[in-house]
Amino acid sequence: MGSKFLDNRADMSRQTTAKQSYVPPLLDLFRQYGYDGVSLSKISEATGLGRASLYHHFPGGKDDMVATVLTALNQWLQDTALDALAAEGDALVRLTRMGDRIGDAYSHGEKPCILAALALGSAKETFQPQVKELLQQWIAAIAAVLIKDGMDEELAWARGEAAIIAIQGSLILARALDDPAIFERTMKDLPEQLCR
Amino acid sequence: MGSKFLDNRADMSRQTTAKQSYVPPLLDLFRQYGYDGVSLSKISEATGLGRASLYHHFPGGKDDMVATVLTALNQWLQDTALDALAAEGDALVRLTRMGDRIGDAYSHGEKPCILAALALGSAKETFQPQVKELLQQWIAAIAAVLIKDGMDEELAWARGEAAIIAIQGSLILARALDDPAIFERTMKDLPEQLCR
DNA sequence: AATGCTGTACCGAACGTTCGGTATTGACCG
DNA sequence: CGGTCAATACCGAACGTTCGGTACAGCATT
Repeated sequence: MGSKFLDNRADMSRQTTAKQSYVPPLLDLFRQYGYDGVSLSKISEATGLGRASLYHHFPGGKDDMVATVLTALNQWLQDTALDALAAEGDALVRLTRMGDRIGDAYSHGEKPCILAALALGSAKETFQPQVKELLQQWIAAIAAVLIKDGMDEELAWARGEAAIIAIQGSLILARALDDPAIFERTMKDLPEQLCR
Repeated sequence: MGSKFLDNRADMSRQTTAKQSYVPPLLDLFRQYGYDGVSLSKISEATGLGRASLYHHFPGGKDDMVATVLTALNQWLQDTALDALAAEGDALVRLTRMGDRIGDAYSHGEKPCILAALALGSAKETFQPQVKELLQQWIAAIAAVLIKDGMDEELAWARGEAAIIAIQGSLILARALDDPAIFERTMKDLPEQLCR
């Protein structure tokens, strides 16, 4: 009884690290095919796990997998994207640094955003809370940088939204036209557009 | 034999009008659920036709339905959205008029874009050519208005792309945050942003 | 011996699609 | 005008496949 917390912590850490190793292929699947387009067969093939093993690691099925991916994505946002905004340098430098990491995450315009993918189909209502909070944190972090740089608060929030709009929109257009340069160009110009 | 052409014309017009009447519910389904998220049962329910009857009007199955929707959408783009750019008035007036019609088509930010929905999942490769051409025509029409207004050609094209990026991006963000005002605000400011 | 993990086999349900057949229509002809 | 006939519109039932999910037995590690 007294060791229950320790045991749980040990189990959890082992389980979570195991789970974490399946996040990259899961993320790739859900962002490219959307929730409804991903079948357990595809997941089994991508992860190398049989159906039974999938339900061992993710007892909640597909929903459990998506939730795990979103949790990991939230972690990545804090540790990598928003972390780039916290370090030293003026606003332009910080935003550029974030832009570089964002560009990597989207394979420079070749891979869609899972947040957009999950806004479609039967997944919309299920995962909207997590998606919403993630985007709001993102916007707030960008706005904070601009406000610290002396920008009017209201304008800074609008610019934060504009940043996400530019990222999401250019991602869609780049993929629809099969021209990743559209995304790259948008990302390159983004910091200046925001600080202007 | 001599009357064959007349008969065909009569048949064709009847068939196409029948097909056309099913376009609105089909468009609504595919834009909200994406290609993989739409099942024939949903289509049957939305159109009021039995599963088997669907194959009478769309022998090619789901792909046939999407292709029909895209053809109708192309028609709408020419007759309604781009037509708003051709009438009289300066660039700002023309773009505002187009923005109004676009806003209506997306239910003022409540409904997603089928072009973005079809860029995901198994539909991506199948329909990319039609989606690509549609978007290119759209961009070209916007750029043409700006060029006619005296804008540098290269800049005008970039602004045309920026317009689509703003529309698509704000649509995604508005739906993800469940706040259609984001889309409305973006659309209201768009004409000025483009002409600036 | 017990636990974590996996492969195999399997389930009912839903999938997209096809087939056979029945109303309904509309053009043609007596 | 009434009757004939082929084309069209539609549907119920079933096809084989795949879906998400489960039960269970065996393997490995401890």
